[in-house]
Amino acid sequence: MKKPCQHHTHKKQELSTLTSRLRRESRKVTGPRSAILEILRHHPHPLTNKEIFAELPAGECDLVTIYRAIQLLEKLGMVKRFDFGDGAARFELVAEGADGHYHHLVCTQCAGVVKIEECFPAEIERQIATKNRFQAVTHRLEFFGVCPDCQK
Amino acid sequence: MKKPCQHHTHKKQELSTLTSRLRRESRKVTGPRSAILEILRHHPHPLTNKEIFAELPAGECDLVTIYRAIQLLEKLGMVKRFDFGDGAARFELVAEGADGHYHHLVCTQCAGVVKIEECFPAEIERQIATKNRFQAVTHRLEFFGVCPDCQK
DNA sequence: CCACCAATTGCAAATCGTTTGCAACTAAAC
DNA sequence: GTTTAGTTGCAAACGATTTGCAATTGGTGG
Repeated sequence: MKKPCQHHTHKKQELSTLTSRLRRESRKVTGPRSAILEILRHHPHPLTNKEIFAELPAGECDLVTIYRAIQLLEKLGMVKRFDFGDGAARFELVAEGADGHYHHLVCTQCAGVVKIEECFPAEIERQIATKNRFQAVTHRLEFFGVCPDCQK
Repeated sequence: MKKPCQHHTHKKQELSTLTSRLRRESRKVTGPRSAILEILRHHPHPLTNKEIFAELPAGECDLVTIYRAIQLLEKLGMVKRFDFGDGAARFELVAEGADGHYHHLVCTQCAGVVKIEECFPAEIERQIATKNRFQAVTHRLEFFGVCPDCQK
């Protein structure tokens, strides 16, 4: 008996919401950018730039343009970067209002990804910060394992 | 009043202990390898290959040799890889008998590193594994913040 | 509707970390 | 010593990401 959506609030943002965010920052809403946002909107998984490129209709834009667009979106906080340790950065649209803080469980065989709600206990993190007199402490946490399909 | 060593057991392994491990695997104990092991022995921090290279007496060996040596040491479980998300892998000698599982608190300003004892609660990890029917679940966890010296 | 300008794009080339091919070299065993 | 599998240096290949630059374009003001 699985709940329909056990993850975070996942309502897809309107494309217009996203583009207006761009305009507000006096950035242009161009063909490549809308296309990239559309891809991200429809993929609730972290994607590499190359994967986004592959999803794009052939010749829509250059790979470099994607790197630049993603870079911009990340700077504006519209996209969050994830690192699964395989040498390629992955990006995911940040849900409206959310801080984009959550983690993943990645299959080491097929690279499948499940979003994880659990997070490192905030209190312990606070203790770590205090004990070491560090400020603005955050963490990067990802889980790895073998998914059901890859276990046979 | 700081305890002398608040980290894990940190007794330096003898170089001979390390080299014999190599011989046991029918690998050769060469100049470059001993030199690299010496560097690692004296640096209880994760080092990039390039940093190891810089520590080495000039011309001791090629950077490529370090990559290869580290690769071997990692395969033998003598060295553990860490990823601070800055594009360069870091390596640290695994304490004898230890599984090398611990984390770091990294300063985002100066890249200073503190070893962290706390770990993600094993029980919750088990729950995550069970709930998603994943096997052999582990995690990668690092903390980031601003160290005391960089706070002014 | 048009002109204007900063923002954007494509393409080629540069960077950076890491890996690989290969011929010359050497530690360790006999 | 001789032998040989394991190593090394050097050059080149690689994959991800960035940068320079000239050509293009979205959006604003008129």
